Amino acid sequence: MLDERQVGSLRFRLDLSRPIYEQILEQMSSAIARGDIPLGEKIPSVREMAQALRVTPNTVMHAYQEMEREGLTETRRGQGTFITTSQERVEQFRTELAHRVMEEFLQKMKSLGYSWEDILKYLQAKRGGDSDP
Amino acid sequence: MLDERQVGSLRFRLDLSRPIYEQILEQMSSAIARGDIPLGEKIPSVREMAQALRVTPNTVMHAYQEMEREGLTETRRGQGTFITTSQERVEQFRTELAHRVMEEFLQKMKSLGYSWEDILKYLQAKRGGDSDP
DNA sequence: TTAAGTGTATTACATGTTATGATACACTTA
DNA sequence: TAAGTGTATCATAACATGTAATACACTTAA
Repeated sequence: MLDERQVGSLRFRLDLSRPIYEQILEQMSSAIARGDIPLGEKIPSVREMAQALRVTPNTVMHAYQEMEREGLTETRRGQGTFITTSQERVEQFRTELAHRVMEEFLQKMKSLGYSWEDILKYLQAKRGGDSDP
Repeated sequence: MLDERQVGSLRFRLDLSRPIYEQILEQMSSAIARGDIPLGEKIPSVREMAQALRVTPNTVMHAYQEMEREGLTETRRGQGTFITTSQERVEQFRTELAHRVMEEFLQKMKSLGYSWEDILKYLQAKRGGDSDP
């Protein structure tokens, strides 16, 4: 249950500071959102994933069920769990999540007394030292 | 324990989704960071705050102790809890926190596949519709 | 000296979330 | 039929959080 575990083409970084199912959910959702997993692709079964991550199947199922609730996956009893084939849904999810992240960020900065000017200045200054993939 | 409670000049918004002591800590820390509470000021006693927020003194003390660990307050046994008189410490705290918030934000956006261009574009577009305090 | 108001510590208890482990059932495919 | 799927349930444990009550040490002011 330490740092990194590889499952197929997916790499997971798990720690004990937060719920495991939440970390699985986030990291798989992000992978789907940024297009790292092809649409319609079958993902590892609950048991397989559980064994690879050294967790209980229940924990993996918890994450899988959340993904299905989000419309990111389709589960077929007896067959497995598959990434949705709806490109539109994935893009919508990505946009909504980005929007939420953005709002949360701005709210926190404003609560610390930073203005729009400050935030943009800070970001552009920071960009100078970083790479731009 | 619902939404808003006023304590002196401070306004608190508490909900049950997250630890109460954490919300008290965050909201007081932000108030200090943005200069809403004068340096050296005495803040409400543990019991007073507990009564006002309808929480147990233990919960308030938990938050107060965290603030002292951060160097934001000084507690004097028998007298009360006071905001630090060190302007430098407050500014340092504000900067460090902003830096952490910024890094977390960028990491999340990058994990969703957004580039620097995207992020800056998104922010500047959003700024158009908002006010700039 | 006394009383009231501080921060602090301890103990016990209740609750909810998280995770595990085991088992069982329903469905699909080969 | 057998193996591999998702799914459900139950018991258990661990942990964080919050409440409640009590006690102690210190400071200040009456």
